[in-house]
Amino acid sequence: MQQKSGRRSNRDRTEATRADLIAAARKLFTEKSYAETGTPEIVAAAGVTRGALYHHFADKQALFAAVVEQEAAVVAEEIERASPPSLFARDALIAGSDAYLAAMRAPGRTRLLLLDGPAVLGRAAMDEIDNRHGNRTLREGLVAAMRAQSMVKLPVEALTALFAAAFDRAALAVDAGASADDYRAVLMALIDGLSPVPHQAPRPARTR
Amino acid sequence: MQQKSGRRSNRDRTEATRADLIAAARKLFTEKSYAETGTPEIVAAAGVTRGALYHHFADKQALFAAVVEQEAAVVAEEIERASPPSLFARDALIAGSDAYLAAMRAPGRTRLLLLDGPAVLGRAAMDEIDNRHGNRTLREGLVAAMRAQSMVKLPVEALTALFAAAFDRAALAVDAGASADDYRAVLMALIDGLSPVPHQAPRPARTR
DNA sequence: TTATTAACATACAGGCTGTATGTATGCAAC
DNA sequence: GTTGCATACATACAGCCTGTATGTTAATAA
Repeated sequence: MQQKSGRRSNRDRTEATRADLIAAARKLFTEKSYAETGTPEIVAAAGVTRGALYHHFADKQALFAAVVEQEAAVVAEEIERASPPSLFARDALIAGSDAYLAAMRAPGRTRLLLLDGPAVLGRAAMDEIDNRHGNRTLREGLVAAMRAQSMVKLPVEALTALFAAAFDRAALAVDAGASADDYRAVLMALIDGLSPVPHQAPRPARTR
Repeated sequence: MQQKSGRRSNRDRTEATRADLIAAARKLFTEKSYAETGTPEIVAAAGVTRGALYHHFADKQALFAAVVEQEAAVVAEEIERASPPSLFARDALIAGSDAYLAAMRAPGRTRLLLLDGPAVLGRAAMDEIDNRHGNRTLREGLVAAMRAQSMVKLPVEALTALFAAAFDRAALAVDAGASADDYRAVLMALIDGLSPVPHQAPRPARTR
């Protein structure tokens, strides 16, 4: 057994260093913004030098992309864990949206994923990341709802993107201090609005 | 009459220089991104020096804010010009959304207003700007629709924000090459989804 | 064992931002 | 109209940051 500073395989070293860099960067990128965080600060927090950073990542943007990727995965995981697959597509959709809003309350997460992410990496790259993680569940939920006849048929890509956009903005607003209830109510109204016949199943009287 | 290089009043000089800087910055910010555009490049394009820039603007961000402000005003103006006030709230809403999508096809506008803007100035600042220009019309349209009983009652702020978010994402997607028809169809479905179905009892909805 | 490559650390070269300083011109008071 | 101050800049400077080039040590393949 080799000690911390003993001899380690190259693969272990790489893995550990990359993880340290991503963790340090994640912390700083969520505390401050991408632009306000310098690489000297990141490597200091990670306990390495800029040489290590530029050995493992092409540039600052690539490190940022890795952080975003990881964070998106964490969010997706939190959603899947928090929202058990419901029998009714509509309920699953709502549970998922609640879970998303809850997950996005982690400090700095909205800025990282919803502001800096799109600006630094571009919408296309963010779409690609989102589709690989969180949005996948959303799209599947929407498709399921459409198949179950509980939602009118619409272009899937566009529908997913616009719902995702609404969820994102809601997360931003709630994070900024807006009423979560208000945004939740509108989101539910948007979902229910797409149900083909009048209005979905008897809604459990929300009237307190 | 004094010539271009003759003696001009200070107020005229200030006005002209500020306008030149904003125009040059707008051009570069739409061609490239905020981060990729340096102040040396901007002042060169404007025909002044960095001294002038920092005399008139606190920093690069302040100049960017001025550009965004102006561009948002232009978009709002294009919308109002293109969408005649319709008798029916729903039609006005759709006309406005079409006008918005059309206006946002101007090169670089989506990145300026929808990506760099929020990232550089923050969502709160962008909301403030939007509410002063484009979103105002949207909110009024929604309120009118709700008043006309052609839309269920929902919290106005949240409703406006989420619709704006959907429009924004649609503009981004269309600008990126997605099918405008698809996004238009979903947007219309979302709008129509909120209209209380004729033969449907008015649902108890809380206002604000 | 030796050769090669990976994993860094260190040193360096621009470029950019914001500020400090200098200068000429408009403008207001006398 | 001259004097004095403020405005509108231009120029010069300091600090930081990014990306690259180079050097060194340790792992791994031959």
